Amino acid sequence: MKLSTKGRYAVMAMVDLAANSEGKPVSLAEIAERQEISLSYLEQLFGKLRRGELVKSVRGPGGGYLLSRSTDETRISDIVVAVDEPLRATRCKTGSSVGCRADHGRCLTHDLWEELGNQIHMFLSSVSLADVIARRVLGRRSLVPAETTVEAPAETAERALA
Amino acid sequence: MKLSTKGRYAVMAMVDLAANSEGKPVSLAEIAERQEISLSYLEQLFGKLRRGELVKSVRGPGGGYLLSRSTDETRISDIVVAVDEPLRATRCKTGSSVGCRADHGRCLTHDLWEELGNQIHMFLSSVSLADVIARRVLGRRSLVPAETTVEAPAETAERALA
DNA sequence: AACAAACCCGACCAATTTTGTCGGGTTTGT
DNA sequence: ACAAACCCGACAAAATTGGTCGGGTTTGTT
Repeated sequence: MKLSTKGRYAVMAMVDLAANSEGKPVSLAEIAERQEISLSYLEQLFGKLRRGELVKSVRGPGGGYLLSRSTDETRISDIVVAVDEPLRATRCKTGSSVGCRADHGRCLTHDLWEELGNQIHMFLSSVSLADVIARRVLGRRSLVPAETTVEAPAETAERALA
Repeated sequence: MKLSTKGRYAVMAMVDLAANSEGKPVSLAEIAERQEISLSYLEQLFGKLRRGELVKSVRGPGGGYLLSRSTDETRISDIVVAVDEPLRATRCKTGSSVGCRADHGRCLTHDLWEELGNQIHMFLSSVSLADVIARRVLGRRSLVPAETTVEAPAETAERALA
């Protein structure tokens, strides 16, 4: 689960598309102007989104892009996955925790990054385009249930949000 | 909550330090060799970690670095925050949701990235150096409680982990 | 049929960020 | 005195990002 600015641009564009399409195709030129993203860059992004089957293209005059699925059914994680390359997590090249010599000291952190990736993916899967447009995103509670927070010190809690 | 490879290097180094120090200072040269990170780069990182009061330095021969707090009390988020710059979330420069014209279409996504940052921070706050060393990281459950997953489609669930 | 609006695509490139290197310090145990 | 280690600012190579450019191709309209 890589998360670069490219993924964020793609999400911005998809939110714009979702918010401004009313059954009709939306041209990239419109999105480019509203979101201040260059047309050519958008073309690259929508190429990937189309191949990821998140949008359909309509060619010719009056054409543009349409969502493949409804705003409810289009999750943010799908968008990010479609445009961002997979991500090589740490230095262990295999990606599947094999081949990264666990006891060599190195890669004690492997599990950490893997789990972080899972957490990010879970969060972004839980948010749909409809949620973003309706602003139902902020303040979702509890990434980790309290009882699993094994040894987190309460004393330093105020520093957490600094 | 920015998360670059720099942050990951810092965490690797801190895990190495925590795992190999037995009350005695650990030199950067040792860490550099074990983790295959350049000495000079480590010096930069530990400069920030020291200023963030996560480690103490001991100068002179036999010197090196010590954890300021115990492995239980040192949270991963502290490390990342110490070495990574704050992060400008999208394009809204203020960072505090003011000044990013909410209705202008742009920045509908602002809340999303902000909340994602919160989620990442919460997760990394819930993990201590001790957790990483003891490998108590993988499989922490449920980033978002099921009942708040408002409109996530069950039908596409298998794609989530692809 | 001609035209133009839009998508499509690969190659290239400039700016930025990341990940360092280098060359000098300074402090302190032996 | 010496050397082990930290300390620090300036600089530079490499990778990534965020594009540009120059061509297509498809298709509605006239």
